[in-house]
Amino acid sequence: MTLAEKAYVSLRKDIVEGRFAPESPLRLADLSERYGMGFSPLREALNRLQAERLVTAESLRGFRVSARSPSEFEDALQARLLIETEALRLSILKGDDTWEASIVAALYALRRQTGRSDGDVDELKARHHAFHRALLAACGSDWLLDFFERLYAATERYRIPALLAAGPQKRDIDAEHGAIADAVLARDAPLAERLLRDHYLRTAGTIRSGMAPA
Amino acid sequence: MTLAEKAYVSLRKDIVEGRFAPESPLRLADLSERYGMGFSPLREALNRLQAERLVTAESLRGFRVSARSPSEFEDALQARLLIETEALRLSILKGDDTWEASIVAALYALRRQTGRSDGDVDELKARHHAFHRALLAACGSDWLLDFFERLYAATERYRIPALLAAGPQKRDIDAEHGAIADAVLARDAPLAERLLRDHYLRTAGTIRSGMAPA
DNA sequence: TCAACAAGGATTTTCGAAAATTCTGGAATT
DNA sequence: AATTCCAGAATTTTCGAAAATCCTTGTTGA
Repeated sequence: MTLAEKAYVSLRKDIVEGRFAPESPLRLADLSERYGMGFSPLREALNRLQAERLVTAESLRGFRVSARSPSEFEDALQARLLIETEALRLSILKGDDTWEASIVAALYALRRQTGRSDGDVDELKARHHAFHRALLAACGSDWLLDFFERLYAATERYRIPALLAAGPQKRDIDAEHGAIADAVLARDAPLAERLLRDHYLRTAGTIRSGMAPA
Repeated sequence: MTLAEKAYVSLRKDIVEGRFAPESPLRLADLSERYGMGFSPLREALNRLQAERLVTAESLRGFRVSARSPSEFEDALQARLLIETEALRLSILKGDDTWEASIVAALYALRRQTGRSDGDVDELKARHHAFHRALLAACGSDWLLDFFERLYAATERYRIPALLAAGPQKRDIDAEHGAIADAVLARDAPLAERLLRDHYLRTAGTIRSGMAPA
């Protein structure tokens, strides 16, 4: 892996997980020290992230972490619902039993992690992401999967700080995931779409209550 | 405008318009000579284009123009229909009369250009793009507009060579655009969506017949 | 007091060369 | 004849410094 790729992965993770405040400038000298590399690989990573809308750039004024706002969150949420319900519908239509097996596996792995008290949050997030990706993986559209990844990263920036602010959950998230998986495995597309939509809308509610009002 | 931005604009245009063959390597020495700049701004542009899926990159093996294939075209087409019908629906729901005026203006400008025999193809393409963007501009979703731009560029790569191969058009494209604009201005969302969809499916038919079979 | 300006420092952007890796073609070996 | 190996060339990747631009701060002049 080249340094530019490492820079991309690290920066993306640090931005999505909120280790840089939104709108804070990303100065090359600072990043160079933080990640231990020169300007060139960092600039390449920042350009990629700019195309993904995680950072913004202004000519001769460098890069910033892109802003967060309630309206941008609502936008990303609506786009996600559009993309994911369609991708899920297509997956249910086209997926084979290997795909079904991968959902069962992803759900199992996710539940093992939520049930654990030692709480490796990184691992939990990775498995949560993997489960949702597995649902859509058979949709057959690279574009939809690409958009899914973009929007997942964009909304993850809101989810993490909001969950910390919102305190203990009343939801049984394992049960929600299980219900979605059941509907998918039963090839009941309308039900699966409705459950997925509700799942996201419920999360969105939690996020809204953890965010400053618009 | 910085050199990196110029490089991005030029490279994107040259790729979309097919001046580089798909899958051909984009060697830095060649690009440096072609565009008259050093490696740094070119690499930054290539990284942005990689995030947009117009070029592919492989570690230590540089960049290539991304491949074209019938299946990728069908994928992009379906994604476009999903994104654009939804964005159009939202635009009709939310647009004000300034938005209506911008559609009238864009349609007028487009027709002036199609009626011209001196045929500045670049200008025609720009106005065609501007018209389709104007239709969606009031949707209120930055994400949908972003996806629209991506998919427009992706499908434009197929449209241009196919039109040259397909020979003279039997369609009255001005009339199709006019009908879409009329439905939009009448705020008839279902009709506008149907007309837009038909418009793209007809273009897709032309493109398919100009492409080698899958 | 205030606006315009300028000098100096900070920062981004770009270049040219060095380092690292891949590719190519031919010699050596089986 | 086919395969492996290696040296040299080609190419990508990275660095460090130079160039260009922006920002700050203090000064001047009205």
